[in-house]
Amino acid sequence: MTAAASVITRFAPSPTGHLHVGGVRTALFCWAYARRHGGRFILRIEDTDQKRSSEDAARGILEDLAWLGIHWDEGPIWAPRHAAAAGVHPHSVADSGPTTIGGDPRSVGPFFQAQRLDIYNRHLDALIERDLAYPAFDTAEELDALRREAATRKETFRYRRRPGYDRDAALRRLRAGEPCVVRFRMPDEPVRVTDAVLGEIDFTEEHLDDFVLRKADGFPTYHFAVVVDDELMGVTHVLRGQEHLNNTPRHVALQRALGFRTPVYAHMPLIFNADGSKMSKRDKDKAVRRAMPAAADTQASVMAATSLSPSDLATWLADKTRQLPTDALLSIARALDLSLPEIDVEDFRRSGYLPEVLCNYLSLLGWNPGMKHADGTDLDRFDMTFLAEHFSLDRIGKSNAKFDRDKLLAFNQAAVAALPPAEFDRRWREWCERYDPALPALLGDRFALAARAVQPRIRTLGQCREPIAFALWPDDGVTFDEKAVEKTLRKGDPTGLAVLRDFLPTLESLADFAPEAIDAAATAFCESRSLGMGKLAQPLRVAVTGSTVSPGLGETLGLIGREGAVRRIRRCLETL
RNA sequence: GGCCCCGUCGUCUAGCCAGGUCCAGGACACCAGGUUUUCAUCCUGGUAACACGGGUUCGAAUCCCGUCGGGGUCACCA
Repeated sequence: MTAAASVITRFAPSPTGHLHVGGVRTALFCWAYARRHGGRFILRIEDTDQKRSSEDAARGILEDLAWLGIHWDEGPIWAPRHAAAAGVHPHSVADSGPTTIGGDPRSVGPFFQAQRLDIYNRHLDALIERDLAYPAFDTAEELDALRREAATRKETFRYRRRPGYDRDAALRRLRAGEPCVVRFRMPDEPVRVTDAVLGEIDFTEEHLDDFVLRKADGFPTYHFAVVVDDELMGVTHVLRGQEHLNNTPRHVALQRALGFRTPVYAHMPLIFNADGSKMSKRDKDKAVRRAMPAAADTQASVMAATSLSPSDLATWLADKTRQLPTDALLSIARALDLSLPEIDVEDFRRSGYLPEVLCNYLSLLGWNPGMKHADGTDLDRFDMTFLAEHFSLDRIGKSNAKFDRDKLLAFNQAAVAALPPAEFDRRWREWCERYDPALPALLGDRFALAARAVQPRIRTLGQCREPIAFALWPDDGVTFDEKAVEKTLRKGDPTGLAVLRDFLPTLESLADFAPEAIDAAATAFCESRSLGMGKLAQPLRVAVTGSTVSPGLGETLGLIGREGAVRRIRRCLETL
């Protein structure tokens, strides 16, 4: 590990929405690479698109990263106290990490590009001065015309400064404040990009154009801001998605013009949906649109669940490019009994995935540690500490990956099951506070027992209500599954009903109604009568839950409580 | 369409750079058995891939060429 301290990476999202899984993986790798080499990891907000950027989105991204445990050394300051002020629960920040994330110890900030306009302009002026950049006054219509013209000749349009360009006149117009963009004079020579993942890639000059450095609104373009900031912030390694590969020669040429260093580039394979389509925030809208019934009255009932007006819904239904707020989407999905596809970090969090599992799974998309267990199986379950110790550029793959929800689910289930019970209890409570605040109140002091019953039976925290749903019903609200009743209560010799009647006094007189005591009593009862456990357990299940499926007998009865259990069994005996 | 990248089981991948130990290993999914009071676990076993065609070589998943296929990108978005 030579020159260890010299590594500086950054994650630079644009704040146009929640962080999505592709972004998470990029952030994760940047973070891990910096950690691995004892370097620094910067978070920078690329908010140069005034129309699409929002402070809310920026805050959401910080929140997402903090929850994932991807902590930045430099960048916007994030602290639990600030979180509380923003209406976010302080527990949402991982316990293990520092309480405050970010800051500007080297004074290379600010970390919002919109606050760095002076810096960009300074470098831009220097380029204009040397005629390496120049103002251009073309209108959108003129550019369109040029593009169309190129298209009819079956050529790719590429903007280059015309031979007769009058620089002095252009500079006069610029100083006069005439609206214009400033373009880079792309040198007429090929550019070779060296990539740590893909190797050496040559781009010939005829495909490189005089791209825009500063937009008419005075903001820098992504290309310009990224090159300036990476240099000023000392970024040594740029890890990003392969969609940026074709931008790289532009950045390299710009760096040369500005006398900047070229960082090490590592372009990562892309992540797609299981069906090969692009993972998009619109997938959620798409899913709801597809499930939306045609009938007007059903639509109306669905809409009642949201604050939408009929016209809002109509325009959204008609225009496939429109997106509904997540809240609305969620309520409609609930009304339709539909689960939305998870795309953003927030979606996975709401579904109840563990942050460390999401990180583990995502880091396996396009990378792997290349290590085996003693039994020869591949090492593929690991935590953030492991990632930080073993992540390396040379094990990043080249081919795109499809996101496999089943595998994520399997990882999550295993991780949930492996949690110490007290830890599971804590995590579930935390999740409930944010997404199901009514549940802890409903469960009251039964929460711990519910946690115990639920932990080995769920894949995500969002599924926790399911295995213990019976415990939330009123005692006279059990609906009996007819098939179960027939099979476990009416048939057999003795019948289930007879066994129940026989067992009821035992239950009523139990000194201790803890799961262990219940199970012990049930076992003793069966042994004394030479009955198989199923002869008692199944009738009991049906009597108190209505079905043959439930957690362990002791847990099930314990959750309902002695009084409730007796009441439910009596009711069963009386009505059937 | 131009340019660029990629191509091992259904999916994620190991193996490729330094050709033989690979009739290709693991994980998820799937199928079949088993354990268990139901469910969920857990255990055992199984199906399943080197895109295709040439070449180099004693020998190619591994090196070279071509074909086909997939993806990215061609903005005053990032």
